[in-house]
Amino acid sequence: MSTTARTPAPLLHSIVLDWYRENARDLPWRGPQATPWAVMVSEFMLQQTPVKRVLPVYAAWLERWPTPASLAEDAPGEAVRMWGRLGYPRRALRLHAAATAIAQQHGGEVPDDHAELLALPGVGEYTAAAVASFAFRQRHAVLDTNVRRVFARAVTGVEYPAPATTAAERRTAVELLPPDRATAAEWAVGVMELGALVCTARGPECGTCPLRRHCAWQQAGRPPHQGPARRGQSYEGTDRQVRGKLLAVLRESHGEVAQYRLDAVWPEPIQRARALDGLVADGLVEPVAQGFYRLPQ
DNA sequence: TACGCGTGGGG
DNA sequence: TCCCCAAGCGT
Repeated sequence: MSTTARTPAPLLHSIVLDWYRENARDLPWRGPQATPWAVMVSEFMLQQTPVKRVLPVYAAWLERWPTPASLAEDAPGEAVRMWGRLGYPRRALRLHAAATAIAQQHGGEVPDDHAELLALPGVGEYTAAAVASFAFRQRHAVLDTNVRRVFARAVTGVEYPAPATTAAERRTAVELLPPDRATAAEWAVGVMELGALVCTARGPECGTCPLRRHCAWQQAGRPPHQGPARRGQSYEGTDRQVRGKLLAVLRESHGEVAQYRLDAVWPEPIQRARALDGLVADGLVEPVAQGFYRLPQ
């Protein structure tokens, strides 16, 4: 797609790898002490939640459940409770379900096979590639929002990538993958880190970017995003907000919770009932007898 | 494919 | 203040 002369891939690799070795954050899910399970836990928590908020929950989670089997033995509701305020609590349920599948079908070991990872609950295209790459040092195109933004700018010359991952992006990611496994794995985390620290969505620090002399967006004069504004996430007054308030009450109460305590979180009864029904349908809440509810056991 | 799904921080 | 967005997934 790009028509400008591209920097040779090996040069890009050495630039990003050199930059990463100097600038990588010391995060607990990186490095040799992190087990594949620890990497998987971090990836679930980091889906749409910033690193800073993940750190304390990640530490407490692995302290309590150092293996998939240990989590699988506990109730899913305990996972939801431990998840705390990370948001999108269905991820906690899916992580518990993934741990159960690992315990029952993979001998308690996180699988190193990409297809087997992808088959686990809550593991999609990104997470499967991330775990295979970060935990097992395999060669995969790891396309998260950071990498997609770096490629959009440096390769395609636009400020932001499309809302959803495209075939063209996958092609670019595969073409730029270093040939050997170890280098590919470090490239993947390096490009991600560059997107997280320098090539950010707001206020990119192009002046200090190691790719500034190779970046198509920079060379084009950093043109602003074209086309329709990207749709924001509405929240105020949505079912999502009501679900959050309901679940917060359940999380903070041990045992069963009476209906009236849930009723107190939202004045509008139709929406409140719909939100509660949704939580039950998702398996995040269990109805008990006569108007009592609890986290799933 | 577009949408629903939480929560909080930084510009 | 308000708005944008933060290592996505499942339907």
